[in-house]
Amino acid sequence: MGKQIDIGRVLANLPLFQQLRESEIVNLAVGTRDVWLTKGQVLFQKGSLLDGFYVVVHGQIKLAFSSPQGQEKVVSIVGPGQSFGEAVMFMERPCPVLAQALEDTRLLYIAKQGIFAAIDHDSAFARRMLAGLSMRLHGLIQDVEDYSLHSSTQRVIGFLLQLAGTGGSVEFELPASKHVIASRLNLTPETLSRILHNLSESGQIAVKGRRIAVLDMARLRQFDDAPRPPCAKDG
Amino acid sequence: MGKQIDIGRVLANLPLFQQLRESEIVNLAVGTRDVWLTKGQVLFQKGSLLDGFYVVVHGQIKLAFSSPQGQEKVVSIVGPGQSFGEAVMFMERPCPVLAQALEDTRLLYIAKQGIFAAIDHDSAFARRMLAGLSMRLHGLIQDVEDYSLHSSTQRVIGFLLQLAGTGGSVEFELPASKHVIASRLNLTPETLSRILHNLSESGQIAVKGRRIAVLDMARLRQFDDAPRPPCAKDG
DNA sequence: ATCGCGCCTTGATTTACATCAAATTATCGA
DNA sequence: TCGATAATTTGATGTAAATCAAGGCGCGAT
Repeated sequence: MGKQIDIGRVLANLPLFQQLRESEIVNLAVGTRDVWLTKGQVLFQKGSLLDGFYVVVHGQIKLAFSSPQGQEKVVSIVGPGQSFGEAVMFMERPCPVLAQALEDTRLLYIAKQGIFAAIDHDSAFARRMLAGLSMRLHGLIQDVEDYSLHSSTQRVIGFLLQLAGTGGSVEFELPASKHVIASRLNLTPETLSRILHNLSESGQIAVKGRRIAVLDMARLRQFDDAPRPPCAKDG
Repeated sequence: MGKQIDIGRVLANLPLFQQLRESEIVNLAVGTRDVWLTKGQVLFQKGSLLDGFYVVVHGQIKLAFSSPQGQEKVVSIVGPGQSFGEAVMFMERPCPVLAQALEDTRLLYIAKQGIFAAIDHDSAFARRMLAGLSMRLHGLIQDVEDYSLHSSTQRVIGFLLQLAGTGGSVEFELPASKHVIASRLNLTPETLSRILHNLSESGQIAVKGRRIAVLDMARLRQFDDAPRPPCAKDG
């Protein structure tokens, strides 16, 4: 199946690696393993140590907290071209989350050694790595802001707008089951269902299963579920 | 006042820079500025671009979201020896938070250029920078876990244990006003007050103004505010 | 001292969201 | 196509924490 050749090609196409020299890519490829998971399979548990990081080729991985009582909270849904585990690799500490395949998934596991070599030989690569981690950090800060400052409806709207934005189109498919999406947004499935229902009723969106159409991006962006306080009182 | 000399010395003592060569330190010092803030002064607003990052020499800075409606949520309280702004610097995007002095504070502002030079010349430094950002990321993940999986009492306990732990002692002082602490923990001041009262009543801690004594670390760690479900019912 | 003013506490009430409990609707293998 | 199982919706009820509204108290200035 020519997997070896594939690995080099896939690596070279990742944004992070695009500017590396051929020799560097070969170096990385040596320490890279191909990983296939079936839907539901656990890649690693909370507490694992990682000697490298992962890139999704196709499929989908969820990263989630899992408490002993069985409650679970999805932190991130990782799709094709995206990576995860870098921070744990650099920190050399136990991983705080669980990684599990949401569907049949192919990953590349890239060993630390090749990455460190690339950092040593190419400081521009080091900078890209730093910028990458910084973006990740920014995303988490955004999440913290959402959780602590926005209502559940506002979080859902933000999420929908993000999906609509990246696709360019105003119609798109939810990237996972509503149960998973709800957890990602810190909601129960029941609450998510009710919110989508409300938005639908008030003519903001149209929902059909996992397919969602945003009818008016601008209006949705302004939508505010809180009762508007009067600007000034007479009297 | 010999500030120039001071700067090099302070830089050289930061964990991040400890292993840099003398020449590198000099290089950093050239692009470093001494910043003095009075209590309440705003260092930068949300949306700012940073061409470097900050290290606290003495005093305290709070990083917080600020919504137009004036609500504010403290993300982080940064003390002596700690740094902030690296991620924004590497990302080259607007800063998502506001930075404001909680007390009279002295900072060093370290220009991007010197950092980039250090990264170019010393890949071990680049790695330390990567590890540093990774730790920061880990901390945020921890916060997200706390906000979404733990009750307000559990968040307070976690915070107290962290303070008690770092100090070695079981008695310590809150690092800021209760108002700020409450915001950091995603609570209202009222709720924080009630929780401290409860913990105090149930003999877990003693509170006197900002001074708190943890009476039994182990017991506090196990303390759980949720009513314990019976393991089995007699039938 | 004692006045004034933030900081903190305390109590009463509200509310957004979770939880519990069915009913309904997809999905998929045989 | 059918039946089973999981996903989603819908309704009724519960609750943790916020909000609203007064007090008390510590502390620095006079």
